[in-house]
Amino acid sequence: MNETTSVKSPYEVRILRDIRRIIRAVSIHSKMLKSTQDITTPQLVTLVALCNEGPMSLKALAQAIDLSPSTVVGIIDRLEAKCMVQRSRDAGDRRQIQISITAQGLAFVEQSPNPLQTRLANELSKLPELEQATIALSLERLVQLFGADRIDASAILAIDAIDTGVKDDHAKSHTSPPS
Amino acid sequence: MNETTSVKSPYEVRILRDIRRIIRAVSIHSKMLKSTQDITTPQLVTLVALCNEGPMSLKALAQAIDLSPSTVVGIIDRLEAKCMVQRSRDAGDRRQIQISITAQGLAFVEQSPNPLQTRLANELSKLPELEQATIALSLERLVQLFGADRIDASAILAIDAIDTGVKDDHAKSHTSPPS
DNA sequence: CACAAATCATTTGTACTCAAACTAATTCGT
DNA sequence: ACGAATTAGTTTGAGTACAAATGATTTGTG
Repeated sequence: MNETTSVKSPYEVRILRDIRRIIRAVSIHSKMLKSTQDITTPQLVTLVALCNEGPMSLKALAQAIDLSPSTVVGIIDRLEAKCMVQRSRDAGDRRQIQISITAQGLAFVEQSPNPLQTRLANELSKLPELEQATIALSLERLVQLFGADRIDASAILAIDAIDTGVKDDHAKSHTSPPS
Repeated sequence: MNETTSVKSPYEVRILRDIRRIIRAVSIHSKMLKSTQDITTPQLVTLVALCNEGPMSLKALAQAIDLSPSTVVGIIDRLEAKCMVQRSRDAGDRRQIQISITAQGLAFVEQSPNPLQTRLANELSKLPELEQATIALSLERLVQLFGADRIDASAILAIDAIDTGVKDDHAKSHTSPPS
């Protein structure tokens, strides 16, 4: 219709608009997931993290999936109501809650194709490898720009430990060092 | 299940994680903005759109800022409470309401440095022009990839719109604790 | 040992986001 | 002209997200 989007805009305007669109698309994905499988993206991300990393405390889980603890409480509440995860107090330190995936949750993750990731991987695989890398690097550059002044180094390092895909379990344990 | 994630090509995992991080960074920015200027990013985006495009209907506004109408209602409610925008019924078609920015809102936008955009623009300008373009194109490619899903989503949702609709009348107040 | 400080999970409060249901006003069909 | 589809805005309900305050529990210090 009009050329609002085709006008040469400053890059920052385009980028901000794109980010809003991506956020919206992810949200729509989440809704789709919910309507087809009765689960949302953050919930599935949480399940997958528990499946890959094993039981852990809420704080560790929050760091693993890069959300704040108060957000994760609600996600765990809903997953627990669906009998996909389980809370249990740590015997040693009774402040901590160990969150573990149930057999039911495990079965769900293993048989579920994780549509978002599958679809994204599918679409991505059609692009040249170089372009895939370019997209990833661009996003990471953007994260850098956004987070330059506020996200502290420890958070970034914690994320990076997960990032490498290497399961650095010993390094990850810096979240609850045995003093 | 131990090394399932470490073997896989990590691009889609990296990208999904980056998107979550960007969402979080934007959210953190929004919180910063709120604490320093008592306004949030979506509210500011709305004000800027009204400032640039002039008064318009809610639906047009929702399309302009790429959000759903029901989301925009709440944003306008809060901006109106702050006397930054104004609702007025269209004389010709009384279904529509014209949303216009007030003098107060205009003053706010003009004197406000818009930290998010300024900062992003500032950081972006330090990068080579080519890299700026690369980032914008990468995001737009990603929007495209997600957009392919959106078609699927709407189809599925259209079918599902018949709704299994179990509308359990949960407590109206979300603040009801299970004691 | 007792009291303070730190830590962990949760609750509270606000805001954002969407779909679906609802209300009001317009337009179209017969 | 009167009711049916359509359109615009709002409301409702569920989920996500965060900071700040709160409640338990552990640890550190005198």
